[in-house]
Amino acid sequence: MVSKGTQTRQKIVEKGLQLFCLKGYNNTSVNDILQATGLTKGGLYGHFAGKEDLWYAVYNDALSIWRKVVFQGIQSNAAPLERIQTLIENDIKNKLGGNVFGGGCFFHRMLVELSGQSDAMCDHLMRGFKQLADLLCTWLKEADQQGQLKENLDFSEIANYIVISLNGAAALHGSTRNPAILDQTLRQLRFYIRQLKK
Amino acid sequence: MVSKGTQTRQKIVEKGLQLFCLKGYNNTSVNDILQATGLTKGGLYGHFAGKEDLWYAVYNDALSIWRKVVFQGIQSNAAPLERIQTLIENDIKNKLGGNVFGGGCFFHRMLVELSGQSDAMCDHLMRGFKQLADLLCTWLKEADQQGQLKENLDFSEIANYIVISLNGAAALHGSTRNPAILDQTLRQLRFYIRQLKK
DNA sequence: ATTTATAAAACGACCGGTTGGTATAATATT
DNA sequence: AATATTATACCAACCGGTCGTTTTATAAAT
Repeated sequence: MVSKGTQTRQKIVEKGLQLFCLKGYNNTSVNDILQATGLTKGGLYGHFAGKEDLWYAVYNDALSIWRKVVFQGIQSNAAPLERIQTLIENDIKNKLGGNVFGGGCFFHRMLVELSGQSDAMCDHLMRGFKQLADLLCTWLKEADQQGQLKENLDFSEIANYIVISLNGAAALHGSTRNPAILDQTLRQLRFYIRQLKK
Repeated sequence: MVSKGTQTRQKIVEKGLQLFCLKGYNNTSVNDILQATGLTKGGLYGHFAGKEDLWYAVYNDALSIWRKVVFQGIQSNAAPLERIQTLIENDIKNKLGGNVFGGGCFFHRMLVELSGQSDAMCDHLMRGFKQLADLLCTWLKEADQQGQLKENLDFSEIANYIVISLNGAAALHGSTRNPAILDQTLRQLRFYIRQLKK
């Protein structure tokens, strides 16, 4: 049985994730979170040492949600380029478009807002993006070993560029809430990846 | 002769632009700007009605800087695709890499941070991005009329995607300050545009 | 099943400090 | 002297965070 404390802690994290995505970190006050959860100061600070501590908990929650969403329907035996396409589609359609974070991409928004404010938090965020790029890079190399790609491609660079494109889409979609941005990015990224093939 | 007041006003705008780029809008206090300019409250509020008012002045300043930087060396008689390549290179190398805004891209950073906080400011920012996309779209159509492009391309979509990529590069470069990100984006965007050709 | 003891959780007043902003006085500039 | 500009002092509101207390949940003893 799950204790009451664990439940409320989870509720705080969920509401925090929503608000951070919707309004940003600095622009979300602890009071905003209190209002959203129905708690009071003392109640919240019994679960977290501070706002920044809460942020790390929110980050972990966002990460596990992201993993669930973005690896959906990806079989390890599928063709590597197929896996990349599916991951991109999952990221764009399900993460950004699916409103899983309550609007916008938590990771992108936080990365932009917190840069120049907290190196520690930024490092935390960058580690995630690096892991994603590394994974894409591995899959690209796999596709290359199967002889599917053009000659002299820089896999690491391509992987980074995909991550960059996804971040750009997150930026513009986060502000405009225009789903066309996601469709367009997905189509153009598909086109781009097709051009890598022999 | 330029009056003293105009000079200090300009200094406030310049320092404001720097700080907003470096630390973000919410995380930059009016006191930060006072410290950077050597002024006091009264001095600043004689020139601007408030922080938001100052922001609009900073926006205009950033826009005129951006125009100067990004249209460098673009002749109207050059081939349209050539113009696009030069604009992208200017934006990436000179704007993002050239440290013109004191680190990071003002427009991108503000768009992300202010979304969900001020619709008016976001609209202001989005208008600029839309104009850029429209210009790119016009140039693409021009290239198409000259018979240089593949069939059945969606020019508006391609233009948007370029803007999206530039924003993604701004996001990751702004946090990491890694110039490799800019080089990589520039090369991949060049590759992408090359694929549009017949 | 009811009572009792203990621990977990939530409350709400309060803290020092900072926020953006204002009124007024002093000082340059013209 | 008139005006434009800057400094000083101050404001209410809000910020993140602390603290002692009260309430509520949980489990042990009856």
